[in-house]
Amino acid sequence: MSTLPTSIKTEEENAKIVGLLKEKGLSVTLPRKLILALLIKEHGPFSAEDIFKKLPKNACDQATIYRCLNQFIETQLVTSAYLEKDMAHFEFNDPHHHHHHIICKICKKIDSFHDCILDKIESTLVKKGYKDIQHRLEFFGVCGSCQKS
Amino acid sequence: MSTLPTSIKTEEENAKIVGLLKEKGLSVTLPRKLILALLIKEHGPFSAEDIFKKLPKNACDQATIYRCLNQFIETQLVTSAYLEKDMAHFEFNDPHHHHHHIICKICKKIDSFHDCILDKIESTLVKKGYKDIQHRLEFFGVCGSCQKS
DNA sequence: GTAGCTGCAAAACGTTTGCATGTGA
DNA sequence: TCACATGCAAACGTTTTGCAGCTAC
Repeated sequence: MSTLPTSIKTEEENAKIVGLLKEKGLSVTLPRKLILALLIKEHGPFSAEDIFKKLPKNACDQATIYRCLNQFIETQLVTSAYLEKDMAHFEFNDPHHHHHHIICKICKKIDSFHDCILDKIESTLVKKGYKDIQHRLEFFGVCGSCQKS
Repeated sequence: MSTLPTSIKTEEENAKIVGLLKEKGLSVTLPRKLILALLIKEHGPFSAEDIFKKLPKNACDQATIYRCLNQFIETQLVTSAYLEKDMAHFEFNDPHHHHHHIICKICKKIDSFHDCILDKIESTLVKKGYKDIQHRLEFFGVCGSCQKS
């Protein structure tokens, strides 16, 4: 259908994105659809600038990207992490693919892994009285190829 | 001894701090001693601004604080974390008191806990070829008192 | 003596905000 | 229609940097 932006290819994909936005009570606008579609399809982590560059030219303003991302974080559609100093990275929060990152201290290449044995700690925190608990776990190291150089 | 700054009270403490700096190959200057002494004694996590305010008036410049902290991070004397958006928090890296944080999403109160069951994950990463591995683990939740209000 | 640290001021950076306009429901 | 989202530009707060002078070793 011609009203679909080029980066949303199928009606099925479009319906999924619209559904996610409505589910969270967010109104459906083109910038939101484009940003969410990108995060679902390419699955970062991406900085706000990465997202801006990956979207079609003039698709939307940087300020809009930040505003949308903040809403997506509030509604838990996306997660953020500080992998490099002073710059957030964003990722679609897919509950079926919970994972964590390891970033090479030298080349900054980001890898991910799915081990997650933090349930024990979470239950300790529940006993302490905390509710609505989330965590962020990042590893830093020097990758194999950087050790050679 | 009169050459000691007021916030470093004993020769013993002074010797410890000088020892840590020399061990890491950093030259011993007054700003570095004051910052490190503060981080050891008060044990944060503190933002750069917190540190600036806690030091004696005109003890050192903000730029110097950032420069020192970055060197302390490189030499692993301190660790940093992004607990609130866009602002780093710093802490003395005491290997005998490895711990993690939980911050309340509402009042921002920071609590800490000592469970650390991440050795399994680290060994997975070692098998993948990574060296010099560190991790950062933070929890976010709503604390007991914020649930009431 | 010299490498490297400091203070100061200015800049850089990612991010947020105010306001007028435009769009979704 | 009307609340809300957007683009633009300007501001914000944290962090970094250039440079001249100073300090540790």
